[in-house]
Amino acid sequence: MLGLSKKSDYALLALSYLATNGESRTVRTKEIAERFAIPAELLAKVMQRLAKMGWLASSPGPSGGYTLAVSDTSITVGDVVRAVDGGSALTHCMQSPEASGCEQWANCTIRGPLGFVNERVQDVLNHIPIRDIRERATPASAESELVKLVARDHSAPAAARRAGASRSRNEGDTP
Amino acid sequence: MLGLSKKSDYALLALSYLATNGESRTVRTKEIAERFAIPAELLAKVMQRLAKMGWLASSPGPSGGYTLAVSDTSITVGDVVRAVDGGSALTHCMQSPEASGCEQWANCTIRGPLGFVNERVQDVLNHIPIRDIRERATPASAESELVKLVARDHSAPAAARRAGASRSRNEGDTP
DNA sequence: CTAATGCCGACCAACGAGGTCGGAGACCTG
DNA sequence: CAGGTCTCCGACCTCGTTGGTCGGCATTAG
Repeated sequence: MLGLSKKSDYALLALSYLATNGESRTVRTKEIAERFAIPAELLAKVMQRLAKMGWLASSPGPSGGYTLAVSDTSITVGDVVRAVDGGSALTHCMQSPEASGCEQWANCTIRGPLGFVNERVQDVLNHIPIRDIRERATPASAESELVKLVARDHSAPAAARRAGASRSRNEGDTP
Repeated sequence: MLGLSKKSDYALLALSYLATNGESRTVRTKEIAERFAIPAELLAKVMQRLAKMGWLASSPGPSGGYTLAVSDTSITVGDVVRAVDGGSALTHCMQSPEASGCEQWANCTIRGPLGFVNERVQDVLNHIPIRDIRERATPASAESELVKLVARDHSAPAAARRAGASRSRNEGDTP
């Protein structure tokens, strides 16, 4: 349902927490887990993967824990989702075209276009570093600007026509 | 895993097919199913939902089928995903904050920022009408412009620093 | 009337997500 | 120096959602 998993959620949480509190101090998984009231074991697993990616430095034993090993500007939301969730493509075809044995490859007329949509989403995710996550920025001005841009780029009249499209956020979809 | 479901996939397929081939002709579900080699029953279910949304006009009986009831510019990818998949929020908190009983509401420091990321993705999806899906447009110019915009809006140096972020599309993620 | 189509609900199977368990190494304490 | 404890680490398991299927009913063209 086009939502990022809890693992990615936790990863972003932990990363932002480390970026804020763990500048040079080692932070235990338990600390983060208790701070956000999330299952420690699951978060531990997420931390392991983040460490394996080289983004976290781990030190075992008491007074051990994790430290942010890289700059908070060098990892993006897209990177995290891709690492923790294992791929972040919209469709299955786009991750491994031949591996998944997509029969419709020849028939699929929207493969290219949907891939285009995919790239859009990926780009958005790939250009939001975790620093922005912790900085809690929600500038309305930038948002409206992006809307304009996205609408304009290759289908200005179409998007302009519908105008009030985003209103259908939460209608009647939970039976 | 931040991927749209097959149902959404099929919905987009059918919609684009109807927009192209079914201008005023009624198209049977079977025809689309065979065309794209997808399970007819599942697609039928999807079609029903699309019809119930008022986007498709259905006519029963022999020589019956579906017709696109609205302009191909008045429905966006976001609309379809939301209708077929049932909600398209990135996190569970964002769909029904109090319903899902999110304990971390007070603790969650990234709720706002992640919501911001969520809105970004939603905006992208909400401003790509199905017409663009069928037109298979992949203008590189527009893309680069969007990248600039997304990067610039509130964290120019951060995004500028990493620059080559999108290279990590398909690395080593399928063990 | 018959056949073909959409319509609707219930049902089942499988994959993946979410969560849990026991181990191995490292630090601290006595 | 030795034991205990705390940490990371990897494998394991359960459960829910998703994808997919089946049957029966209403409707309409031929």
